[in-house]
Formats: sequence, C-alpha cells, structure tokens
Amino acid sequence: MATLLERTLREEGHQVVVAHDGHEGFAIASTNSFDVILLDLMLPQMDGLTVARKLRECRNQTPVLMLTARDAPRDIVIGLDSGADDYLVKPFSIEVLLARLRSVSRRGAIPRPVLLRVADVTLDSAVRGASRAGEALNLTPREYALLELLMRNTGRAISRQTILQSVWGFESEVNENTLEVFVRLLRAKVDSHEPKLIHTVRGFGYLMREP
Amino acid sequence: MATLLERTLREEGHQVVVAHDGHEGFAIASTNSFDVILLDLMLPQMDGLTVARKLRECRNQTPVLMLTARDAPRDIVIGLDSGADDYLVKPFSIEVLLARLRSVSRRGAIPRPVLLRVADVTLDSAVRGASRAGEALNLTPREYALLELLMRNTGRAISRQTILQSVWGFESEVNENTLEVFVRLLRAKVDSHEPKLIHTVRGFGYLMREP
DNA sequence: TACGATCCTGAAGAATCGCTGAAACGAGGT
DNA sequence: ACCTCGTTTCAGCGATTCTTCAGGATCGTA
Repeated sequence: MATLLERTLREEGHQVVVAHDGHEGFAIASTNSFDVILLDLMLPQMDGLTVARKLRECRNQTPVLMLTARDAPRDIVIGLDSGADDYLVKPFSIEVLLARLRSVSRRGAIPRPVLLRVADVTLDSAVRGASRAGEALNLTPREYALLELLMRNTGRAISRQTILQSVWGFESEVNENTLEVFVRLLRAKVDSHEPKLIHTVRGFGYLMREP
Repeated sequence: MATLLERTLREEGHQVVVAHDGHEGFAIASTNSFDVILLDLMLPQMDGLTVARKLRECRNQTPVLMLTARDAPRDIVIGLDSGADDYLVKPFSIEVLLARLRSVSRRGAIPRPVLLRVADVTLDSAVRGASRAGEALNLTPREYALLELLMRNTGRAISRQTILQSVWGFESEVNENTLEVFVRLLRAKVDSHEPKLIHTVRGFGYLMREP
C-alpha cells in the first residue's frame, strides 16, 4: 500500500518520505516540513489518531489526510476531530486521492521556512536555492533535486536505483552514467573545498554526511 | 434538504443564510463574508461547480464544502479541482457533515493583508492598484493578479503550474508561454529601473524579493 | 601484482528552457 | 462598422542544461 502510494506520488512529481510506524511517522513529521501528511490509522507502535493529535498539540499545522478502511460515521467524526483535514475511506480511487491532496495542500500554504542543513551547506526549498559557507551555489534543476534528495537523507546511503527513480522519475530510461555525471557536477559546486560531504558507497550508491 | 440542514446548523449555534439557486448563491457569497459555504451541485440557474469556480476566480477564499449525490471518482475530482475544500456524497450522516464543517472551517480564512510592500513597490488590494517609487503602475487585471500572487509570496519561489492555476484558474488550458509573456509585460512596468525584483527560477518558476 | 568491476572525467552533440517581437483574437466602447 | 485595449498564440533566437560516449582512474579480490 505504502509502496504503491509512494510510486504514484513520485510519478506525479512529488517528493515522498515514507514512515513505517506511528512513532517514526511522528518523529519525521515533527522535525521536517511537508506540504501534506498522508496518515494511515492502523499503524504499529502508535496509531494514526494519536499521531494526528500529538502533531496538533505541538502546533504542527501541516495538513493531514487520513487513510483508513473504517467507514463508520463515528470513526470519521473522531478522525476529523483529531485534527485531520480530510478523511478518505479505503478502497479509494487514486484520482480522488490526488484531487483531495491538491485541495488540502492548496489551502495549507502557510509560510514556513524550510531549511535543510548539513555542515555549512544549506538548502532553502522556499527559494529553490542552496549555499555553502554563506555563498550561493548556482544549481541547475537536476542538481538541486539531487542535492535535496541527499540532504533529506543525511547519514543514510541511497541506492543508485532510488536516486534515479526519485530525481529522474519512474519510466525514465537514462543511462546510469548520467547520475555519475551529475554527482560530479554537484561535487564541483558543493564539495569544491574541504571537508567533502558527498561520499560514494561503492557498489550501492551515494551518501551525504558531516565529516 | 436545505431546510433540514438549516435547522440542524442553527441548532448547533451557527448562523445560516440559504440561497435557492446558483445565481443567488454566488451573489450572496461574493458580497458577504462567511466561515463556510455549503454547496449543492444540482442547482437551478447556475450549477454548483460553476459557482465554486467563479468564486475562486474572484479570489474568494471562503472554504467550500460540496454536497451531492454524484459519487463517481471523476465527479469528485472535478468538484475538488473546481476549488472545493471538501466533497461529501449523499446520503451522509449529519454527524459527519458537522465534523467536516469543523475541519474545513478550523483551517479557515487566512488573514490577508490589504497593503503589500516589496522594496519600493506597493500593492493595495483594496483599490486594486499598485505603484513603484510613489508612481502609479497602470496594470491590467491579469498583470495585477500575477503581481499580487508574487508579492503575497515574497521571498518564496512559485512554480509555473501554481501560478497558472492561481492566476488563470483551474482547468484553464492556456499555453505556458502566456505566463512568460505576462512576466515580460509585468517586468516592463515594475522592473523598468533597478533594482530588479522579479527573478526567474530556472526550471521551476518565478520569485519576487528585495535585492 | 594482475584483473575485472566499478566509478570518474572531459568533451560534444542533443534537447530544453526562457525571452522576445509580431500578429491574431475577442470583448467593449465609439 | 471600426477602433482600442487586453489577452493569447506563434515562431525563432540564444543560452543553458541534459545526456551520451569513450577513455582513464580506482577499488576489491584472487
């Protein structure tokens, strides 16, 4: 289910982060900034309702769209009153989900500065720009997408396949070498001086992390 | 139906104004201020979809909750993309309607400043006028809408898609080039002298900010 | 040390992007 | 009917950006 959604959303051009239980979800949601949160109610560790309530308690305003098989009016009322902005009953059409996402995120555009930071590199998704040591990096769209992906996963290695899919989209058929070329371009701009932050994980992919 | 809803809502302590056809509804909605609009799709005179679209075209941000018996995914998508914030299929439970009303109005009207300013450019949405360095800019409606969108998001980059949707309305099918042309027209009027405030974010969209 | 697999690099052609002037279009007003 | 203004489309340009290719460097392992 999560995998299907993830793929569909990526194909639509969105960036997706998946959490596999309630705890992780809450942790990620409360330390990052998203346009929308898709929340299943049946989750290990901490159920979706609790996640929603805790987020609202922390004044997190991110729009929440609940997904669940529970369709009793009472469940819907409880879900919405836990702070959800919408409540979608499975099974649902993907088209409808996408439309509801558009609707929910349309209104949710509350100005919130989004700043990713690794060492002295910052990435500002509001302006679509990045900088190192205060100096602006002039990144092309692909370079930007690649850097954002790496920085959103700081300390975690990402496979070549994942990167290709995330940056170039699904049925894209680009040579793997293209990725290598872009890593080089990105390194030339980001890692021009020490310490190097973009590391190669031989036989797997790439990884960004502090020295 | 309308009578039943009206009574229920009043019992819940809300104030209610009922319109009995699309024309009347649009007229009332666009000249008054409400927390929420409940909109049936099957209306005499002007159908609900048209009402929603026209409201959004007039930049009316009041949350809209659509009520209808049409439950095909396609209908739902069309409804939401016409600017609705939620879409409820009849028959529905009153409890659910009330919960969805709470959810939709919770996020409610975003306070929007009337007078916007970026550097020496000001935009007064009360008068629909703009000026740079004290001198009035003579903007056409589209130019004005574009400038307002940019200024309401000062410092934030806005994607071409978002701009097209916001300025030209949903399902509008204008060429992307139209946007470029209007940016040029706007620049001719706003950025005729230094410093330039309207910046291109290559591969993404546009951005307005102080030097 | 030698070898295959893997990754990096420079250059060059292909594709795309954003800007522009000109022209077509349509609604109102004269 | 004509003109004017605002809007939209079109074709073409220059520049940037993307992708591929071929060869060189590096790594891990036998």
